[in-house]
Amino acid sequence: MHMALALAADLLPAMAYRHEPCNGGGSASSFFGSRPAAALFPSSSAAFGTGLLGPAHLDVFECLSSDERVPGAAAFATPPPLRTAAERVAVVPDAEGYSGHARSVAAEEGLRRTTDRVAFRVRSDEEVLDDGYKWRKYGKKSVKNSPNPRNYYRCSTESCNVKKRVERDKDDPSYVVTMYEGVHNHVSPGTIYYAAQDAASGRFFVAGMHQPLGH
DNA sequence: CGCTTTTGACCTGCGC
DNA sequence: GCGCAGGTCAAAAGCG
Repeated sequence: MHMALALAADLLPAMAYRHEPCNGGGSASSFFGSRPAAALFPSSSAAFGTGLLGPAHLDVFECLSSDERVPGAAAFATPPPLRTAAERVAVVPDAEGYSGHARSVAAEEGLRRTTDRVAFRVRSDEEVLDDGYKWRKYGKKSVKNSPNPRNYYRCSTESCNVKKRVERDKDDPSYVVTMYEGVHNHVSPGTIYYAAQDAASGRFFVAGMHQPLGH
């Protein structure tokens, strides 16, 4: 797969596992701005520098954390926990699209949520991005108002309840829309590999990413 | 043989 | 109450 995609997809699950709250949301720049990508993923800084992971390729629609409360930040910085499914529909990217309107409406209504969710989209030819974790597909559903089916994945690790939904953007099929829900309660296999490899080369990083591709 | 994918059925919540 | 849509289950098939 494309290296840039692997790098981009790595960022969010890694943050989820590290329980890193992210401020704002709504754009890739604001998302990465909360914590420089190069700081989290030293080896990926080159990719960012060349624009491979720029906003044109990666859009973060939502950056949610149940324990994040940052007054004055962007619309989704201080999302109160959702109480009903209907409330979730208002702010969670779905068949109605990932419009800023939906986000602003949710913000105006002061909706609350209870789970860690991150939604973003990446321009990709491939449906499933390699994010370092092992996923098992458990469902597929056609979505109203969208020609593209939505795929449901669950983390293969026992006792880990993290899920993700993947679908192609109905407006631009060249984009893959991914939503992560939940927090991994384990380290990704790729993270372990990455740390070990860098330690061997004299550089050690606590947070890492998937196994570097051999080509 | 074990794990993953597929896919139709089922469940649940919401709007009318 | 009913229909619709989204999400999940689970059995069968596929694959390495």
